[in-house]
Amino acid sequence: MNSLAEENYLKSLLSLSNDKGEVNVNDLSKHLDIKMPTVTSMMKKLSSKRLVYYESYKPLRLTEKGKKEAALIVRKHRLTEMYLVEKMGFGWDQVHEIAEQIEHIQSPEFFAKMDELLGYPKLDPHGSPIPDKNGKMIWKDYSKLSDCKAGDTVVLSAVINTSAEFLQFLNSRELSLGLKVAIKSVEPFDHTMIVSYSRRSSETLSHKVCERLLVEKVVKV
Amino acid sequence: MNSLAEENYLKSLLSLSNDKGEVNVNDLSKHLDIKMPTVTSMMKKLSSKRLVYYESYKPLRLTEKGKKEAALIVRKHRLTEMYLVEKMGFGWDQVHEIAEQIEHIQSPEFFAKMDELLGYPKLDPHGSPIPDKNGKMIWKDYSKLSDCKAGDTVVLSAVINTSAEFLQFLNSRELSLGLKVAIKSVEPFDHTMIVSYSRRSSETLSHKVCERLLVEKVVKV
DNA sequence: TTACTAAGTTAGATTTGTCTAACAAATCTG
DNA sequence: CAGATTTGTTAGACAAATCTAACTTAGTAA
Repeated sequence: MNSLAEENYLKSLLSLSNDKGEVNVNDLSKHLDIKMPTVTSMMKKLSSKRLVYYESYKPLRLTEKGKKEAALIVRKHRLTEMYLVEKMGFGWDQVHEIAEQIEHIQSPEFFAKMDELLGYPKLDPHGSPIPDKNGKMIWKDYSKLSDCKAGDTVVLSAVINTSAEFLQFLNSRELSLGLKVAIKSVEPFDHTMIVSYSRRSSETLSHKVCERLLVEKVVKV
Repeated sequence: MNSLAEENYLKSLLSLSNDKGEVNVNDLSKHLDIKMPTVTSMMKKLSSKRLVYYESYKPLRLTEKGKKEAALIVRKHRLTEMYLVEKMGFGWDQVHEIAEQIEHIQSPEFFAKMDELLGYPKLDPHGSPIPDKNGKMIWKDYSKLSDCKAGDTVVLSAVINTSAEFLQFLNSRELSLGLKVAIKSVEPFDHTMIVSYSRRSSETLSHKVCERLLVEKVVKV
């Protein structure tokens, strides 16, 4: 069994992996707020447990085993978030911190029960896919809102950042998943977007916000 | 904030306290399955945090602060057990291990929500009182079934041991809380009891079992 | 291409919570 | 009450996870 610290490294490695599955020690160090030498020594440990491929001065990569174990922790995290929102009445901006702790609970029965009570959900409250019991996770091919252009109409499908501040900002603008959003214009200078949705005919969203919103483009008929 | 290890010591100290509030290092050591020298050193640490009164070679005692912090962990444990049984459909024999982990979650909102969804319960699924938010816990004055005599009729009100084996034994005999039980006879040699309840007219319960069952005596009218 | 900077590693210290071995105090028992 | 047993403490070691300081390698830029 992996320690709590090991689980956190695995989870960060998974979430920081680029398209090649590579992660830098420095990025991992910053993400976990743990100094680089500590990260290096933990990587040697995880390497000896066959969870990470580690070679001096080369980028880190999770092994298949490492990927699976990391995805199963993410599964517990996202099932918990869904449970907290759907069954306990928490807001989507309140669940991350709690799930961050509950994801480390060792009890297959507990998470199986959540899964069952939720009706085997595929997505968490932030639109992220819940990995299956084998650690398989499939992201739909969403676009970033920031990559869309004026005139596009899109459906808000997932958020990349799950911090309370960001989600509370979305709440304050009545932005929620499933919402149809029309892009009225894009400011060339700073990529700020003017969009309309629901009864709001002209909302301004900064590039930083748009980069964190994943959308599905509405097909023109 | 107290560490996980510290929380476990506090909880054990509370549950092992005798009528004088005293606990032996040896008993604590056995209860936690941690060697005595380790316990001694942790007691010095808890003493410096004003959670325990510690003097060499004297019995241990929780301070008021220690009692309160311990009771608040017990509160989280018992609320969790109640939630698992009432809201998630677990059996009373399945919840101890899970609650043992969830009791360490740091999130007042999470436990407040459980409490609310449960309607502010006073007892857990094993009949033990749930301490209030100030750490106040009141045990009704139950008797041990083993202290009752032939001819008594009692209501099964709480179980002292919450291990899966014991509770599964009770399940196998259809013994559950609230059940009215009549004591037919008590074997003088080993204090084995012959009791009747429900449709079972003659069940034999060992002294060891009877010692772990708390009952309310039915007043004769 | 050399020198600077950023990234990564090594070495060694620290904290927490654990252990064993040896010693000391308290308690039981004949 | 004196020896034996049990209980408790001291001393010192160890593993896990962290840190800082110093060094090395890789990448960048003049």
